[in-house]
Amino acid sequence: MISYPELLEKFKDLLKCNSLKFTKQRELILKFLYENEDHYTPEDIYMLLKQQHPDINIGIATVYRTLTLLEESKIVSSISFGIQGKKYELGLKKHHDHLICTKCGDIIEFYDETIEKRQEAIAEKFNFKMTGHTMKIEGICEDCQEEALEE
Amino acid sequence: MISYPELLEKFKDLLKCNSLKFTKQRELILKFLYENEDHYTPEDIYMLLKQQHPDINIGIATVYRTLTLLEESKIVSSISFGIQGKKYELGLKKHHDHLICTKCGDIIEFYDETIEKRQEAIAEKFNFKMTGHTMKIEGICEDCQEEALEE
DNA sequence: CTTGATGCAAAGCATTTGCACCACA
DNA sequence: TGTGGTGCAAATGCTTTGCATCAAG
Repeated sequence: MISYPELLEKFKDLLKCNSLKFTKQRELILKFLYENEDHYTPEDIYMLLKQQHPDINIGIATVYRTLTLLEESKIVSSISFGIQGKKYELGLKKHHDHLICTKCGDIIEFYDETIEKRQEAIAEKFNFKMTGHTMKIEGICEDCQEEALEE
Repeated sequence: MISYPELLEKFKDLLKCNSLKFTKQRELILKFLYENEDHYTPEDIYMLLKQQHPDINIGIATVYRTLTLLEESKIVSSISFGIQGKKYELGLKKHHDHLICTKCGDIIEFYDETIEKRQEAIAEKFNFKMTGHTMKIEGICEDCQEEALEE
C-alpha cells in the first residue's frame, strides 16, 4: 500500500500537470479518505471534516468538486447504493467488489479471481471494450440475522 | 415466458390481496413494460404513455408510485446508472446482468452461470443472507468503437 | 357509499453552478 | 499579481408528498 506522503506527492504532481492549485481543502479531503478506509457520502465527509477541523473553513460544494476531481484522477472511486446515495472510498487498492447489508448498511469488500476472469470473457464475447465493472451483493449480514432471531 | 393475460391476472390478484385498486393507469404502465422489453426511466414511460394514449390522463407521480409498487411486488426490476438515472424493466425473466455502453447508453443483457454460482459461494462465505445481486460491466460497445475509428 | 388512486403543484433532497472574494503559485 | 479555488446561496433535476377530487369496489 502506498504511504501517505507518496500519495500526497502523486496528487500534487497531478495538480501541477493540469495547472491546478494545491489547497488546504483538497489536502484535507485526500487525507481524510487515506486515514479512514471506509465508504463515505460527500455529506459524511463534509460533516466529519468540519467537526475535526473547526479552524478550517470548508463548503459542501468544495467536497463535491474535490471528490469529482479525485475520481476522475482515479485516486478515489465511488459506488452508488439505492437509498444510501453515492459513497466514496480511496481507490488505490486492488479492484474489489462489495457485499452490502440492506439492514445496517455495512459494507464488506471482497475480491474473486473467478468472477474477474468471467467478466473479461463476457466483455470480449460481446466485443465490448471494458472500462469498468461493479458487482454488488445485497443481503443481510451475520450480525443483523442474529438480531432478527433475538426479537 | 408468461403471457400478458396471465401477468395481468397475477397483478390483479396482488392488488386484491392488498386491498389496492386496479386502475387504467396501473394497467397501462404494466402493459407498456410488457410490450416494450427494454430499460426505461420513469420519465421515458411517462412521455411515451402520454404520446400513445392522448385520451388517458396520467401524471408523472402516478408513474413513480406504480413503478415503486411493481418493483416491491417483484414484477419489475430496476438498475441505476451514473448520469442516466434509474431505469426499469419487466422483472419476470430469469435473473441477468448488464453490459452498458458509456458512450451511447445501449444495454446488453447477459447471464453467466459461473458468476451466479460464485456469488452464492461468496455470500455464504461471509454468512450473508443474499437477497439480491447486480453486476454491471461498463465499456464501449462494438458500434461505438467502430465510430471512434472512423473519426 | 367508502376507501384508495389520481393529477397537480408544492416540497424535498442531493448535487451543481454563478459569482464575488480569497489564496496559491 | 494573475489565475484558479472557495464559500455561499441560488438554481437545478429528479423524486416524493399533501390535498382536493375522482373512480374502483
